Amino acid sequence: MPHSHNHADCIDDAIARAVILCEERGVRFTELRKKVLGLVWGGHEAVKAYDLLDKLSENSGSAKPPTVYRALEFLMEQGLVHKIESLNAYVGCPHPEGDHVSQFFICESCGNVEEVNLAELAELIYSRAEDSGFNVYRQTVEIRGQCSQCSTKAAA
Amino acid sequence: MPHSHNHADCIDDAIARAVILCEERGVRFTELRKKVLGLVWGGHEAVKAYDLLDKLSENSGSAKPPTVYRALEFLMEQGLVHKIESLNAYVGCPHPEGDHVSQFFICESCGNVEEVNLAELAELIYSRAEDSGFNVYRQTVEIRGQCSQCSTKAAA
DNA sequence: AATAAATGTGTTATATGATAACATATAAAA
DNA sequence: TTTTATATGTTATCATATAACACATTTATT
Repeated sequence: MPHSHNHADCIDDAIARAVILCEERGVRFTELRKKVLGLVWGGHEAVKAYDLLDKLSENSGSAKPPTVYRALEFLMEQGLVHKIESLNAYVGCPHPEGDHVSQFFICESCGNVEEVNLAELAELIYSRAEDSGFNVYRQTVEIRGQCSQCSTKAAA
Repeated sequence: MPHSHNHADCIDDAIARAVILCEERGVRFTELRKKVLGLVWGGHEAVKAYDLLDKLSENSGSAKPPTVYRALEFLMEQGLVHKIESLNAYVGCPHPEGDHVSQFFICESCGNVEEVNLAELAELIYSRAEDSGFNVYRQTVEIRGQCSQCSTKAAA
């Protein structure tokens, strides 16, 4: 959703859901983790760890790498954040409840990252893997290109 | 193919094809590039840039990072090598002739990387992208798990 | 063949991404 | 309230990758 929208709502929503989810799971959603999740949700683009670090430092003195990496590790374990491998960057998960296999559409013009969950695609991978006896632990599917908004803009 | 095979043949074959291909394309397959391609083909595992660097240095004094990164850049441009994003590592392409969309099965036990070309999967991605007006430039599909050989071994 | 232009390689320095190891603080359990 | 576990701070370092400039080699032009 690169569309115009009140993004503050996205952040608030993501945090609110994370609070509930962590409580349900009995894991600690500390202030630091909350802050980092908020920063990851600063937009719908993937965010670099060191950019998070800079933003953290703006408020609270000078944060060091492990601070942000540990927070990201936690957030990823909880499925609240995904890593985009081809960008070395991190993006908030819009539906962190429960396991799911995701794919990412990454616009190289606006940087927007859209997470989708194409069960059909995941299943195709599983079935092809099974054909050759390969046991799938996880899939990384990252699709680079230009989103429709940017294509439209470029054409105009 | 993690099977037992005469791997020297794999290397020789990869180099021979690269020679032809580069000649056809009028690009220069220099000694350095040839050596790096050979090293990437040292096995069917993905190889780290700095490991290539170490191996290069064994022979020819001490090579520096740009040496290997530039060679890799060339090899990737020519489709002779692919980067595995989720490993920050590089693997030889078994069929560098012409464009193709690849997927990679990566065994976390033996490190083997198998490149496959599932047209069906690529098409599914294209068609889903098209549905939302997303223009695909390229796909990164990396499947992590355990290959059949390693599963069998583990069960024994 | 001699020169110019383009391309490739060597080298230094530095940017960027991530983790190990140990100290300290805070929260949860006993 | 002591113990134990978990989280954070801090220093140092490792791992991955590129920028910038010098030099060498190859290819094209005269």
